[in-house]
Amino acid sequence: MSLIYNIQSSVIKSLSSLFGQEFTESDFQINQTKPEFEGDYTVVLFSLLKKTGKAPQALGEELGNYLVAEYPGLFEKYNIIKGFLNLAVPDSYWLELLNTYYDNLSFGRQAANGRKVMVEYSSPNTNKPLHLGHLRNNFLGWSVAEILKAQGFEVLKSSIVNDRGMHICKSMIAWEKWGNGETPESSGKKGDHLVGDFYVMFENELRRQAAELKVREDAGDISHYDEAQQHKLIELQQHRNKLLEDKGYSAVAENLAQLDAGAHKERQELESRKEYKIIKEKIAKIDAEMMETRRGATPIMAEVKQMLIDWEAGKPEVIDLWKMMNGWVYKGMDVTYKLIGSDFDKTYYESNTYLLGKDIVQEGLEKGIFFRKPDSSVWIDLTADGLDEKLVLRKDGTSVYITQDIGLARQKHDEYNIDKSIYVIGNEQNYHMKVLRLICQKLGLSYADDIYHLSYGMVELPEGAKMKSREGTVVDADDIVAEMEREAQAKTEELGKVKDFTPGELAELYHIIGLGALKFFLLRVDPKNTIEFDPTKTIDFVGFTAPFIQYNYARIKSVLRKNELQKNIHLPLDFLPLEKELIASIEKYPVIIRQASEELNPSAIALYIYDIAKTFSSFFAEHSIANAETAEKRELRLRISTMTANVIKSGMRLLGIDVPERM
RNA sequence: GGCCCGGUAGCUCAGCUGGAUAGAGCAUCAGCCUUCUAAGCUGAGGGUCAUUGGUUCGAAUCCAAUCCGGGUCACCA
Repeated sequence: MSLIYNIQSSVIKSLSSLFGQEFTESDFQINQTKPEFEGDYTVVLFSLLKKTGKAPQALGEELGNYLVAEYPGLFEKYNIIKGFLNLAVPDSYWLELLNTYYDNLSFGRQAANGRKVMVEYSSPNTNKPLHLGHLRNNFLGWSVAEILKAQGFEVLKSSIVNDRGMHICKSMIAWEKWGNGETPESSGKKGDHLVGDFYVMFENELRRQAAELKVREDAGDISHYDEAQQHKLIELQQHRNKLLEDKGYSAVAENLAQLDAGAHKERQELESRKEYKIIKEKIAKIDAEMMETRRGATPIMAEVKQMLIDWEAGKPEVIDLWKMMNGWVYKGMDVTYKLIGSDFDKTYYESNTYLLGKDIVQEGLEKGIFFRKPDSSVWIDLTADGLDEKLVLRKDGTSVYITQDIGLARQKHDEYNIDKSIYVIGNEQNYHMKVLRLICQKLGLSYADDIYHLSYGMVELPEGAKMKSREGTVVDADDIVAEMEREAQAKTEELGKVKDFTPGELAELYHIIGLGALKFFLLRVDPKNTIEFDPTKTIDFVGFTAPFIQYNYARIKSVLRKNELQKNIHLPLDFLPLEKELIASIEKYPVIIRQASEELNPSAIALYIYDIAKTFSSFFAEHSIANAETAEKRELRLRISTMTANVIKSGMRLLGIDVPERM
């Protein structure tokens, strides 16, 4: 059991016997003692004053004396400063820990707890290659799965491949029109990139056609729209006109129009007026909606819709094309997955699951949880829960996204009897996942409460710009990994420490360092927060980074290669501050794993491992290991170093990051 | 507009189940390689923890309001 839990339970027992009442861990707080005070852990006494009826000093004395007397293995001495009881753990405790675990590579990992978890992550679309945002998802999902394994869970990694729908049909149409039979082989392009290129081509043509419709529309020709589209456009236009007439807007707009081109300052001042800004945003939204309507009315979109119908009907040439292009994508993505170290125990394909859930909707209808509207579409009313009405079945009886999600949730449960189902999905789908869970709960599905959305923030370009595949503003996954490897190479060559490596060893090293830096960059941040990535700046290799940690690992290994451990030496019973700090930090590793698994938060591991590496780095600079004052000190430091290296390696593995023996 | 998330050093982030003088990295400045790997170490400067009010012995942390930024409220996925 970890030290902090030992301390907690001994304090609870001591308080109970001293004061004859029940105490729990929520009655008081135990912190790490601040470095400026003597001691290792601190009991905060304030919260206990009322219950014990004591003054801080008296309570501290009484508790401190009792703890030292009753638990001499845990507490050596104590001091009280204001309301804080600082407890010092004897060096013998740290020494025993070190001797027990220093060479144990599974230190921190828990035995199997018999519970099963599924972690769904990655879940790519098959119309484009992976980008930096997908990498965050992949690294997160993989790491969370490993952390849960370390905490004793049985974990299944799964992925749902979105292999059918509008998006892939767009690439297919573009390939038919402009592909000239191009294949990955003939073009020398990776399959996923090739298909992605056609997706962009489609998007360009779609945009061109939509713009053309707008030109006609402006000229008064709206014959290309059906009745519903015409109606919608007219409505939007009226709304737009109304906004333009708003005083707050029109006044500013007029002033702006009168300004010279050079009047930047005045322009800025006017544009920053609140009422103007708000209306401008609203207009932009309406413009976007109008353009979306036009896009839906283009001839090329009609082709996509027809292809989707043909696909569902199983039209052979469409199915063949679909299979061929998806095949290219899978092959390309497998290369990327291998490159970044993602793997899955179970892969679901949307083409197999998109019909799931309809039967559940039927059951829900019978139970009165869903209701049918006059047009025969099926809905659920979630307004009582602060949400909206949500469609679950279209009027033609076909399912929507959430329908198959309900079905897949059940399939996962039925197939694997999992205790918890974690979905690693971006925070843009918070609402959707909330609805999914709520619907399952309302349906009374036994596993509804086990659905957990691990929501993570977007990776954004500077100034909040979004990465959008169809606009080509993405940072490609393969590209960024290659660039990181190049950076690692440049830095390694500059330092010239591994000149004896073979080309193969060098390539491996560059991969370990480059990919490690990238993974750490994305995992060190709390999952729920947005990450800003500036493509014009390279990701750091110094400071709070994977290479820094890897470097310290390599330094330890270098020392250990030159200095053998001596098993029989009796270790000295006194530590220098940095020695003690290192052991005390290492001791917390199991607690950190537990915390990370409870929070599903790899950044807790990243922060912790960095902290260990940093402490080691100071220790390494301050004290010589090989030339320690005595043979006993040397052995002590070798064991501390060994254990540090093991924890670094183990912790980095939980993040999916390798550590090199030399760099 | 409703709901959700965020606002901490010039920048990127920790700290948030309330506790001692708010921490790292980058950047800036000053030192440190004849000894185990300097991708390093030591030190310095840098903060109205968005604002205001409240709860408390004690608030970056909890509550309320406000301001700013983002997400979402699709018969897309």
